[in-house]
Amino acid sequence: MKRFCSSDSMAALISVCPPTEENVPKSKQMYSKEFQALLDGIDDEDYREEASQTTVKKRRLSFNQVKALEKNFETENKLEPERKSQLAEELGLQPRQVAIWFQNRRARWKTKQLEKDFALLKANFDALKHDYNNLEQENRALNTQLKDLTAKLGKDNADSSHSVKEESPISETENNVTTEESTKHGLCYNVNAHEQQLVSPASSSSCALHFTPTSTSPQSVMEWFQLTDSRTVMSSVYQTQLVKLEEQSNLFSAEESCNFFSVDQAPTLQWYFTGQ
DNA sequence: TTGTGTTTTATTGCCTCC
DNA sequence: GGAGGCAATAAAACACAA
Repeated sequence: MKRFCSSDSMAALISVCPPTEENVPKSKQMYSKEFQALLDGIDDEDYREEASQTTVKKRRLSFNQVKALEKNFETENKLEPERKSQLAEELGLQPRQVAIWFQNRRARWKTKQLEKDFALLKANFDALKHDYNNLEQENRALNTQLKDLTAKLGKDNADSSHSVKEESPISETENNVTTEESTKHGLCYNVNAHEQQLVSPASSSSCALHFTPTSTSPQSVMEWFQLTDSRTVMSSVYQTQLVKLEEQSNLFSAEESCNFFSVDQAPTLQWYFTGQ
């Protein structure tokens, strides 16, 4: 266990209170007397009892000590026992003080790292949200446009007196996939674009979902669109972008990742938006 | 000078590893 | 079971506005 007797604490105190000018605060040079008392009575039973009653002042490490510790922390943020003792000797500190300093330093580093990660994550999330809003707006505009066009088409069909049997503009031999659902609605979903993407990822930028209604009746078109809920489409676009972001932005490097994105659970950041 | 917030040093309790 | 790490916390030191 890591329990330290009073003599350990006293020794630690002495180590941070060497009788040098460096360690004496400029404004408060009031420790020399007290420090001398500690030196004089370090092994004295009476003093020990007194020291336990009096408040022992905590001292900050000197500028040079901190500088040296920082330098060591840069090269290795965890110390081997030998290195710890060596460093303690070099700096006139107790090994335990060095250990504590490194422990606290690691904690500070972790906090900073979390702040950095959060800021980065937030910036990327904001950008993504902005993109999402734009896409949603675009989607709404396209839906409105579609409604107008289908309404117009319905009107045209009603006006035409001669009824011609409708034919599918694209035959089955054109490598289409006809699902049970789409067939029911007289529609055919063209997956050519998806196949192209699988073969040639470079062409993904020009890839788009093409739907090819086997019936051009406005009702069928509208039904098909009702089947593909716009939110589902948007969510898939959103997820694709999220994956791309992770791949491209170098946001989560192996060393610095905080595992915000786990395989099991996607981040929601709901906690962040509840406050907005 | 003093009240208050922040930083730094140190302790405690728990956990993991050997 | 001891050593060492970490999280939480205490307390001293420090900074700074009023």
